[in-house]
Amino acid sequence: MTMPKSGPPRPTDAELGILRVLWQRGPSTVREVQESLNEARPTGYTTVLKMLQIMTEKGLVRRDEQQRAHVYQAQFAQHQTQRQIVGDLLNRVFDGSASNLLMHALATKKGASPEELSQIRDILDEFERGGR
Amino acid sequence: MTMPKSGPPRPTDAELGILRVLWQRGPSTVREVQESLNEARPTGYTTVLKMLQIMTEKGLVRRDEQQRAHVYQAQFAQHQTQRQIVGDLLNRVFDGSASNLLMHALATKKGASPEELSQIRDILDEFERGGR
DNA sequence: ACAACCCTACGAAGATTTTCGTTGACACTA
DNA sequence: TAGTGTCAACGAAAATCTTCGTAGGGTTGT
Repeated sequence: MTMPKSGPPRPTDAELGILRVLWQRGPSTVREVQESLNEARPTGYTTVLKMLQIMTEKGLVRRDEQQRAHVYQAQFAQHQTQRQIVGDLLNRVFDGSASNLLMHALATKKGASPEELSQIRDILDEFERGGR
Repeated sequence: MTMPKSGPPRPTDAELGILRVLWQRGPSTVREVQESLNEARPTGYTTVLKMLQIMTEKGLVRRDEQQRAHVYQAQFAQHQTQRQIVGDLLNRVFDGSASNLLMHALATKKGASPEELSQIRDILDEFERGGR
């Protein structure tokens, strides 16, 4: 009998921005993350540093202190976090209805490509077949 | 030439809880919202009142002050807000890929019913047909 | 009129999130 | 070794979110 374990916290907006950089670049220094974020919106160096320190405490990233410039990487793969976030949203906003979720997702993309639609069908087929 | 108009802000967690009550009950007094919320988790009366006052300022709800007990209603229909939230998520978390979003949504629901799956297919059919 | 009750408004505390200035350590170079 | 630059750590301010105590005014019943 063990405690259910609460799992990692839902990343905040700023945290998600940093995670996206780490997922894209792989393990990175503060400087590298800051320069990447800075392209999209002006972001100070110590701001990013502080965020990464907090995210380390929260367990959202891991830190390698071997080098003087510490190297950070996301603790969880992108797909894991995506699943967690969408699962949370499904419950809080869509009462667990995936079809409802999809409907609204498509509604925001008026020009959804035929490729995307058939891709969705493939996902359904596979899901129906193998469970999994 | 008009400004693009930033639109309503994304509701916070607590705000969403209140909106869900308003969507379900229709126009309601503070007392009614509070009693409804209180069933799920203990929530003080003035807490709900304050939230509704703030949400009025933000434009998330409208207030009818005709009666002594003001009556609040959601400013936007549930589906509008759902669309807004999922559109935001699509951009911030899934790079605009609806298929990716759906895949993760289904993954969190291992026991998705056949009904739900066929419902999703219907949505795809309709979307493919009418554009729209 | 008085008490008991319900309502809004206001302010503020507490919690969380986001930003950044300052400091001291380390490294490289002239 | 003095000067210049980069780094982590820390603290704290600023912004936002959440909760609630208190005050003041209406309403109802006795």
